Amino acid sequence: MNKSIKTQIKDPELIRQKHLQIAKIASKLFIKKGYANTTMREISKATGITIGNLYDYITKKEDVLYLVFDAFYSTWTKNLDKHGVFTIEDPLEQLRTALRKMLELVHDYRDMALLMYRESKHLPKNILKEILHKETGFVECFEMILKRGVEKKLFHIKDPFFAANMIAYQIAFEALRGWNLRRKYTDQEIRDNIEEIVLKSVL
Amino acid sequence: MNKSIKTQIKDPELIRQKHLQIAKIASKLFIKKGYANTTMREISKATGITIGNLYDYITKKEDVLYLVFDAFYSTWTKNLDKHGVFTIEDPLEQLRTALRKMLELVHDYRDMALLMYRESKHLPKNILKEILHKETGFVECFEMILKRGVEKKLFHIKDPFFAANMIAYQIAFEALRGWNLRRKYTDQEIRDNIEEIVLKSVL
Amino acid sequence: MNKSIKTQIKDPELIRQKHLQIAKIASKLFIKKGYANTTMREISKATGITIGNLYDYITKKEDVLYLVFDAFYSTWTKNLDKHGVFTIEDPLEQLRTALRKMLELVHDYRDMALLMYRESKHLPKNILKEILHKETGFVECFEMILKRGVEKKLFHIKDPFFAANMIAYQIAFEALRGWNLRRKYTDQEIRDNIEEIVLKSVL
Amino acid sequence: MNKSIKTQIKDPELIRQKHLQIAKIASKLFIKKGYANTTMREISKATGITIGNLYDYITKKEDVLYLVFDAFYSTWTKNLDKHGVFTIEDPLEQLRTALRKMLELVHDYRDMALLMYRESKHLPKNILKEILHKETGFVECFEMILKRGVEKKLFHIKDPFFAANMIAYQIAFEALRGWNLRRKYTDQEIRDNIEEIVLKSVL
DNA sequence: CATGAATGAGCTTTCATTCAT
DNA sequence: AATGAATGAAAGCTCATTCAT
Repeated sequence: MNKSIKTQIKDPELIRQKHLQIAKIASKLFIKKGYANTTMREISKATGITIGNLYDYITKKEDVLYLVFDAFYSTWTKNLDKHGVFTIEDPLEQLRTALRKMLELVHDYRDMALLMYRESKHLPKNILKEILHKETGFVECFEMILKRGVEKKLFHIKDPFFAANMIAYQIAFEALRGWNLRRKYTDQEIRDNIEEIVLKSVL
Repeated sequence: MNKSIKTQIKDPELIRQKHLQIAKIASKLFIKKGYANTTMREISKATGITIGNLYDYITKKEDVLYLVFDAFYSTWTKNLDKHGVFTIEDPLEQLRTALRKMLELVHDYRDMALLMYRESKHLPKNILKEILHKETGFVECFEMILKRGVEKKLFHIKDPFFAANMIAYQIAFEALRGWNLRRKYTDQEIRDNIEEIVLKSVL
Repeated sequence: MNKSIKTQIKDPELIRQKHLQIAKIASKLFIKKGYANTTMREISKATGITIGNLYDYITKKEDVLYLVFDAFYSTWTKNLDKHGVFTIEDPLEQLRTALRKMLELVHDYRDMALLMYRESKHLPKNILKEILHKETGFVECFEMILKRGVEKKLFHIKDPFFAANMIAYQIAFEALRGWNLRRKYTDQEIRDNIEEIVLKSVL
Repeated sequence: MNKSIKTQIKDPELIRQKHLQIAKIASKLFIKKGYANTTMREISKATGITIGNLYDYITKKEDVLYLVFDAFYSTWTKNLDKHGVFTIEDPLEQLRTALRKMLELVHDYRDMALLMYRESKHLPKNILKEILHKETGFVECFEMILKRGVEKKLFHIKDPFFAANMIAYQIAFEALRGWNLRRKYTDQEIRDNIEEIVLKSVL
């Protein structure tokens, strides 16, 4: 259950379930048509939840966008945790593994990543901050890996924080600029290239 | 005068002037409120052009977005040409100069750059292609510089085309992710850092 | 309920009722001001249905015109059926009865008849065909009567189909040209005259 | 020059010429798209008269409709006069000739005839009366022929005025109801049929 | 007389949101 | 909790008409 959203419903489990259902379906609609061009009626029809009932689980349309973003981050985070990135000793190997995993994730969720870049302005400031804060987690993860590599004199970078931010950004390359690459490269080639460029920039 | 847009007005100079005026003002509104949340009435009021007259210069709302994008590219291109990047002999020096100039430009127009990332989906496919094509020009510019550097054995990169795309992307870093950096770094520091990372990745 | 019109409303009975309500009120407005000069706001105000709710029962303004025409034909047809024209044995008596009944109906609904002549061009082609098809029914009815009369050597006409069309047209005389007669004749005189002329033309 | 319309222009010959030009072109547009859906801009473009100048020759859009109707009546009247209907001695022959001529005219101008039925409501009452008055002339013409035929005991009709009105109406049959006949009959057959029916009804 | 840019009221239509049942 | 009819502000856009040049 998401406490940021006021509901008319009491049963927390029901809220959790419906929120997830709404998020899943709405994200598809938003990706396809954009946030502004998706109507509440469409979300109602696609979820099978009547419009009035829909508004028992949310307060405003932007709540749906928040639900979508939130659900995405949960999936994303869960996916990352599944892999034992944090147990790898060698920083280079650790970075390489983290990179590969993230690139795969970005590839799988490239539409969602693009959606977040495009539609995040529709969220109110405080909610947006909450979302961005979650994102900071990934950057910190890379920052830690980089710092360890610097300490062990494996990586040669001046500013691990800045570099981590840049790496997080580069990882999203495919999602944001893939349209200019996909006619020349396979998806795997794109990811290999990014991996190589990033690794080179830290060694 | 922009020939992509059908007009009720006959005087080409008047069209050119009003199109520019509309683009300048509308871009501010779009940056502030987003394309979908800016109304034609607001554009009318802000430009001082009555709503009916406004529609003498455009056909649909999306034409305004196109005008904004188009005007931005003109400014951008004009700014680039002013500097003799193409006459520099040494590839490294050339790349460094091009980078610096571009980073400054992105900084000056970071809101516009962000706008283009966010709102380009509102343009019809054929217009979007026209815009993206213009963008390809910058990438090619970097590709050429890289190729010369590779030939002279100054740069060590496997794929100049891919690298050029990545560099163009990295240049936009500040516009898209600056919010996470600006509380720790000055604008100049951000640009210096990017410059350093990019240069390192080609040497 | 009219299945030709797409609706946001689910309750068929409600649709039927509101469609009828809209048709009744809108026909008055259309007769008074014409289709093009009647606004949806006026229809909304006159029916007491808020504009948004109005659009839950229709899709476009032309749907209202269709509703008007459709409701008119239902009334018209119902009125015709009520009278046992089809059970009369003698063709002359049958024709006379049919004529009188139709002339009375045209008189009662002369404004609507005129409206249909004037505004049918606002309907899309396929809907117009549907309307015209219904009209063909009346002509066929007269054609059958004439054919029986010809077989029994009571009527002397060369072409029953053509004659039936002409009779159907003559019946509408009062609606379309009554303005030139009503200052000289009573309504009853007009109808008697038409009846006489038509009967004479078949004998 | 038409004195019913106020103009900014002094030269009467110029007014006459432009009015004719406007009427000719506008009638085509009105026939094609209807009065309400034809814009002043379209009339301006089609005539080659700039919009401002157009309004020097008329005051309101409905003036154009009046010009169209007026020009049509002039043509119509002129066409009728050309034929020596009034010099024929035998009433039956006279009626037959008049009928044939009128049916041909209606055929040639069936679109205009339909236009007048459909769009005359857009004229203000007093102008409409003026138009209708002109029409009365034709009816009177038939009334006279009928009266002479009745006097000579050639025609057997009770009410020449009413009959004349009905005949005038029947003549317009093709224009108003031709769509239901033209797939079965040639234009000539339609006219022959009408002629026969009308003649039969007076003998 | 001619030009065409400018005006702005008013049109149809959409859609987030509410609320009686 | 669920239903879906109802609300009405507001959007994009049109077009008859005016008026400065």
